[in-house]
Amino acid sequence: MMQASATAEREAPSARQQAVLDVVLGLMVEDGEQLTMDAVARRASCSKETLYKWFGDRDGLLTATVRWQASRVHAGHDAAQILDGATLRERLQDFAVTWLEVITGPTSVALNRIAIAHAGSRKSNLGGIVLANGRFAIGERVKPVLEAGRAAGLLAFADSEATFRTFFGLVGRDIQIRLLLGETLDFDGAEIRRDAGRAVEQFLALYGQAKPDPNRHV
Amino acid sequence: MMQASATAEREAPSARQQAVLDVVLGLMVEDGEQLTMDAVARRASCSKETLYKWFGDRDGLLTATVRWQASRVHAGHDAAQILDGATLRERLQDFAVTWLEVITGPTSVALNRIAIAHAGSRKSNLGGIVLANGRFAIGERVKPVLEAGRAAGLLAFADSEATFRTFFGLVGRDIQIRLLLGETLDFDGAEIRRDAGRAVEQFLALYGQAKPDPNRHV
DNA sequence: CGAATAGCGTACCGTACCGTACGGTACGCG
DNA sequence: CGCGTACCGTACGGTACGGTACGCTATTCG
Repeated sequence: MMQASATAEREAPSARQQAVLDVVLGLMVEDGEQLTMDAVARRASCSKETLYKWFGDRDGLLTATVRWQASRVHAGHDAAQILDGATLRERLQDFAVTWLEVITGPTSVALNRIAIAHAGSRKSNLGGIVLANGRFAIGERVKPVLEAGRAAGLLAFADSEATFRTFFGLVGRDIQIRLLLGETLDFDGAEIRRDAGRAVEQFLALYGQAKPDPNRHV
Repeated sequence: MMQASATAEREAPSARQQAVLDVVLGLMVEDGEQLTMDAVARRASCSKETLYKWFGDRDGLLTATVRWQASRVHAGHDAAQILDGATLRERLQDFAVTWLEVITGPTSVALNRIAIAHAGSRKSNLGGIVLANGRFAIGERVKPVLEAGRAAGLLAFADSEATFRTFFGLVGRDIQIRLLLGETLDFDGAEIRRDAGRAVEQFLALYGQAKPDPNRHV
């Protein structure tokens, strides 16, 4: 009872606990159906009693897993420097590629499926956590770049939130919903880069002010 | 055993069966968790045995429900006439409004949640049905309009599928994923129309050739 | 009118799974 | 050495739910 649940206390999970959470992620990816406490305990070589001691209940385990995965994605939050047209395009391209790589990954698909299924009922919003660490986290990282671009006279827009949402739509299009609904689109890195490039060009066509490089492959 | 399952045979459901399917939809919207065969039978005032006779099993009932809802959405498939700029814009606006109204509706959200949760396992792809009647159905209706616009010299693009996907992204942006993950965005008709208008303007800015009416409310 | 059929209500079965209890083991510490 | 702690493995209780069986009623049809 000292250690209590890593979920409620929001402490960082221990190495052993992280191993358990990775097992949960693995089971999610394999087959979301067989994600049972017995299966987790068996695969993780730990007892169910320990699972309940650490995570409280099934929802606690799922929540901890979502947080754990989210904590991995948060990478560099590099400060906004002075932008010229080329670096702005490059930064946007990076965001688009990263985002597409994330949402097309099997872990993201499985995690979003679980969270969406859970969002139907009330208790313990996994959906909120996924949104906060996915859609909104990327938004908070992109908007400063957009604003720096505006400050440098490269972009013209009024509402950075609305502008980011357009960028989001141009990048993601129908990909996420199709994957979530079970279609098996396979993207290699090349296709993702091509897709991201198209989205960035279209975004700059809508919001760009100067055009330092008029190559259009739309 | 004469009548057999309305699902397997793909016959149109009888009026009584439609009432049952509407009950299922209602339960889905209310709370996806309590969607149990007992609850359906109780709410629909029919026996579970009848449910199993009509629909085979739980998946059959869900599949029939998805089909039933899909059959309602398929509205006018009006043939493409000659387009001028104003009617092209109007047609696109109509599609955007309709699509946004559908995906923001509680029925669509609940149905997509069920289908996505189901897509995790293999058996009985509700996801495929939802995709076919949602994303792909709207695509097959929009693409002829785009091609008619191109034939009239109003639009310029090479791949109508890719072009539609951009339109899809500009209209939907992050709305569907946020709703599926449990965020409560409430749209009134005015906001939907404004959103659709912005999407259409942006789409025409990317793909339009002539601009007969340069009012920009972006 | 009598038989058959469709369908309602309900009781029931089997199973899957969450959550708990309990015995056994390894390890640190006084 | 002996005690407490942490944990594994497993067995068990409780329950919810999918699916089936059966009795009863109403309607239809010969």
